[in-house]
Amino acid sequence: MKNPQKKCLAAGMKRTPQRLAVLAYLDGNTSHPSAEDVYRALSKRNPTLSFATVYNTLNALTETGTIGELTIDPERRRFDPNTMPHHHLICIQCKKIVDIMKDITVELPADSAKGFSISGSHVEFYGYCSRCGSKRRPQ
Amino acid sequence: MKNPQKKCLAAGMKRTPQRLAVLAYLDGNTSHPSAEDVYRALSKRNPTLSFATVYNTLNALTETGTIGELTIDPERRRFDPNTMPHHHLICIQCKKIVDIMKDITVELPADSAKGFSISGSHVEFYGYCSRCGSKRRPQ
DNA sequence: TCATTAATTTATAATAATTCCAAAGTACAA
DNA sequence: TTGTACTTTGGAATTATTATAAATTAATGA
Repeated sequence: MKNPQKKCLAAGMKRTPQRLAVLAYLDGNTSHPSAEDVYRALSKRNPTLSFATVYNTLNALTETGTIGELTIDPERRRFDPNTMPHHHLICIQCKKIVDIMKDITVELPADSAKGFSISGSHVEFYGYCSRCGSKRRPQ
Repeated sequence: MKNPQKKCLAAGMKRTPQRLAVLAYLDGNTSHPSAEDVYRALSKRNPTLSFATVYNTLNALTETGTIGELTIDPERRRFDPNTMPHHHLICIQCKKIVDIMKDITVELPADSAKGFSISGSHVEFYGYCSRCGSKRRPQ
């Protein structure tokens, strides 16, 4: 697991305090934060940090494949430092997104490919997380 | 397959020409249109139709479960009249989304549920559609 | 170490998707 | 046929994101 400094260099980007802060915040983070989440977390210690810089950095990191982008939340983009292919659990109620790092076999049914050449797949499981499930009215 | 009139009533909504037009446009439509797609298609014949009405209608239909909403496109919401659970093929290049109506078995790996009670799943296959695939440089 | 330069940051304006609002219009139950 | 609650409408408001242009800074090499 590369550190922020190396990730920045590997992505062909200059190492700036802002970028290193974003990378440090994302490192090992499994909360799938939005740009605003990142901004809010960092602007405490870095009061001059600009929203635009957060977006610039997240976009640059996404384009170079250093981090991933999720399209699970219809409201906003979310980012994921975990670039290993993996799957997700999504709580229907609180919208929490949890990683599934295990491999899942998904067979594309014969004659469903419609001419596509498939390079990957992503599974989303929907349901209630333990917290929301136990709050619901029984049955 | 219910007609627009019945769908409107079943959703507990008054039957207005605008709503019936939206439902008629969506009926059997597999293009996963955005609100703007719907608006553009209908405003030709219905020049006074308002964007707000399209959103109102799509939101109401979504909330009552009469239609579905996709979170596949990071730019905008897309709607799907097909409420049967199904999966999707997505072209990495042209972003085309194609339905897979066949059943796919996806096993949630043991000890990955993290306390969730799963109620459904959705598989996205990524790759190049036939058109985009054949345009790419060979190899 | 220092100067040069191209990349980066920043604040702000601009854009795009979606929602809100209040007034005018309409479906439908009685 | 009418009353009323629900809808539609256009425009303003909001939210997420991108563009802009001036000021700053990281990296390079002398």
